[in-house]
Amino acid sequence: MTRLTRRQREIFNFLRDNHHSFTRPPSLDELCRALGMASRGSLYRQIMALIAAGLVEPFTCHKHGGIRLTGQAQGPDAIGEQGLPFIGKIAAGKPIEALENVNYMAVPDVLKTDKSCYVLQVKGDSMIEAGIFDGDWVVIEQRDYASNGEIVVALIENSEATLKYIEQTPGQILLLPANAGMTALSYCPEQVEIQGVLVGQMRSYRSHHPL
Amino acid sequence: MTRLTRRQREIFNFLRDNHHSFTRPPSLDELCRALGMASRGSLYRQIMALIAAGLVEPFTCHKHGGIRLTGQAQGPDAIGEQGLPFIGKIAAGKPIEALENVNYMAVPDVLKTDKSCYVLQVKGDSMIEAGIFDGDWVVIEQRDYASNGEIVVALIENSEATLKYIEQTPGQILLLPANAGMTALSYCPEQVEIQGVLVGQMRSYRSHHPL
DNA sequence: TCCCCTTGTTCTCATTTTGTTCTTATTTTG
DNA sequence: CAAAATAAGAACAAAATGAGAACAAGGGGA
Repeated sequence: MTRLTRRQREIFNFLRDNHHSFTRPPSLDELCRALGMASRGSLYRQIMALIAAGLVEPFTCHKHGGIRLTGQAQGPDAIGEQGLPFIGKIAAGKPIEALENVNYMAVPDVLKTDKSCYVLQVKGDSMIEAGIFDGDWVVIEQRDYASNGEIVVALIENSEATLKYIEQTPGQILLLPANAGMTALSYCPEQVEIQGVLVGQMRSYRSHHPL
Repeated sequence: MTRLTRRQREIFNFLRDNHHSFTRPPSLDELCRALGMASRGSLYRQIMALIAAGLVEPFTCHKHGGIRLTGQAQGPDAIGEQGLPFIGKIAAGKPIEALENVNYMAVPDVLKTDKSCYVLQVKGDSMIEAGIFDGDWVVIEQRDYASNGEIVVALIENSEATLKYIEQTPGQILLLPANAGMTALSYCPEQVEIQGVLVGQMRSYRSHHPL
């Protein structure tokens, strides 16, 4: 593979950085305009050089193909994020039930933060009045502190985990369920370890009505 | 499978982003108007290409056909975007408030189906007892029928859209809110058009400031 | 029943777009 | 200065596209 000329590198960089802003795949005319060139034929020759270098897919369909980067050329931007790790299930009164194989869920950006997040599945109805139902998934930001009123994953006495509203006063931590049938629990700070804070919640209605 | 032509991709994207705003599966004539085309025959040829590519379901019954996307159509394919289109907001009593720029949200597989899906944001509290709050996002499978007990996006009198439980009996359709302060509404089948069925729901707890 | 309208379907024809090639002039580079 | 790189622009063929006519099947209404 012959070495790229300066202009070829320049055009390739432009392609790599801007290919998403064109009506996919861009045509030669379109790129000419974007690059400020007036001649389609000239651009064509440059593109052919990139094809020879293996950076751009050849025009397969002969006509109206458009310009596509080759797999080897795509930057890290093309590699989709793999999502958040789905860790296990959380049920009030038990330790978090970890999965043997962690797998990853795609999660919309609005449901997570820029901090470290993970996903748990909720077991039980202790937060039902907060709109968090049995079987829902929750996105948790990993953190060891919380503000009053936030919903937290708390580890009690190093043994049981739970998802509850938190209210902290000096010397006392209240963990409040959102379920009229359940009672709040009071602990001293040493008994409770905050493991994370709720930042997102998801529910599937699919299983209710299989095809 | 041959590669899509530029215009074919353009038309497909239009379909993918706007299928929610048509009465049922749109007919060729309807799409022509929406796309600014004058010839049904020309559009037909393009759609056939999309069918050949597996992106659109073939016209099944010769009549009453209409254009539907296949499940594969929203795969990471879509050539570029991944995730589901975020279409707009739905508030009981109003038409769906469409966004000018459709954008895409990564959505976990469990919250969607292999059919054509899209995302709406809920405005209002009519489904609050079903755990769907103001500001939540819902994943909707595009479909023009539903089973009793499902939560549907229904278009009433061709003007207002709403998200409600549905109960269908011969000659009557009930749309039930999940809010003790609201009353169920009864319609004849001709007044109600089902546009989709709820398959997933999402909520963000991040401090309520948009981007 | 008949009539009219809509729907998908098929074809033809003219126009536009796109890749492709070549010649020529200009700029860059060693 | 000479060679290479680059750009402009003309010209061309094939592909893509759109318009429009025409047709058959079905639905709905009078």
